[in-house]
Amino acid sequence: MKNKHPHAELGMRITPLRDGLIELFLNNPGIAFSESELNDITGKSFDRTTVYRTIRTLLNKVFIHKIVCEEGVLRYALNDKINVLRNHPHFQCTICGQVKCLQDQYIKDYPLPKGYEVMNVNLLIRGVCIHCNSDTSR
Amino acid sequence: MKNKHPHAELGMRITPLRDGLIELFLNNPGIAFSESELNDITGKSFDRTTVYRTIRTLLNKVFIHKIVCEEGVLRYALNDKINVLRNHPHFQCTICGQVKCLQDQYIKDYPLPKGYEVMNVNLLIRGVCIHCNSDTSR
DNA sequence: ACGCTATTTGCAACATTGTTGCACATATAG
DNA sequence: CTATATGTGCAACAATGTTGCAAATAGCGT
Repeated sequence: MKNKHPHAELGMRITPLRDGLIELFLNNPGIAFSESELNDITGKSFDRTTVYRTIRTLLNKVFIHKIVCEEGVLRYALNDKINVLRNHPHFQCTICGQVKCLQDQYIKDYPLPKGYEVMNVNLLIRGVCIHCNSDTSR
Repeated sequence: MKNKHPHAELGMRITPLRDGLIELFLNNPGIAFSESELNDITGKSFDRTTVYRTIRTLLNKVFIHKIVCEEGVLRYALNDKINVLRNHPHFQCTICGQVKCLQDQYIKDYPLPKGYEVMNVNLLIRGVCIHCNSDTSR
């Protein structure tokens, strides 16, 4: 049985935007994009609503994960299939703004007061990335 | 030399809203409030702009610190004078929404790729708090 | 106790992020 | 190729946060 479409296994209709975003995430593993960044990259040729809904669909399919960034912008990055269930920290450069998954690490446990229960953890490390650090023109 | 006002040492004019918010933060150490929560608590008797500007002033005075919460809402909590410089994790209950400082803990170090530099870290643990865990009526 | 002035406030307008309802368009099963 | 379940675009909306400017006021010196 041959796949009709390279992404058919995701179990949803493949439309131009979905195809474009899936390709983008696959080509940029470990890089997180916000809705407005995705919108820019796709040449603003799709309605913002559709981008948001596509993001939600890809989240529901566990194809991407959500990162809460500084100043309350949400970003999304490809899931590492090996470690989908394991939370990893994220790094955001305060100069260029890029957000990366630190996929080779896991978020350590923090003891909670008695009676408290953990469900999920969001760890954002902010600083300067290697590109901005070595860019003397800035 | 006697203080003219209990909060005069912060080095700013004390106005009704500032006084109210300072009292609120002092009376609720380790609890984080968003602008809309602060606005509700003060009976919505102040302009939102003024609340935002007061928050900014208190941040600049290093009297409170900022927490980036789920879905991109910013919250603010009193600084622990002993550990102002040390980052601590925060806990948010997914049921009642309350955000607490885990001030008895510190955020562990995470090794970054070569050339990367840390400036600050935001760790939000989400789960169920003791009150919501033991509230069987929910 | 009072006036002066730098600081604060309230208002209006705006930007950005994100959501929902509904009519129209289209991907894909048969 | 067609039918229809699914997806898209548009319009409207909600929430959060910012800026500019004129009016109000905290708190200084007198």
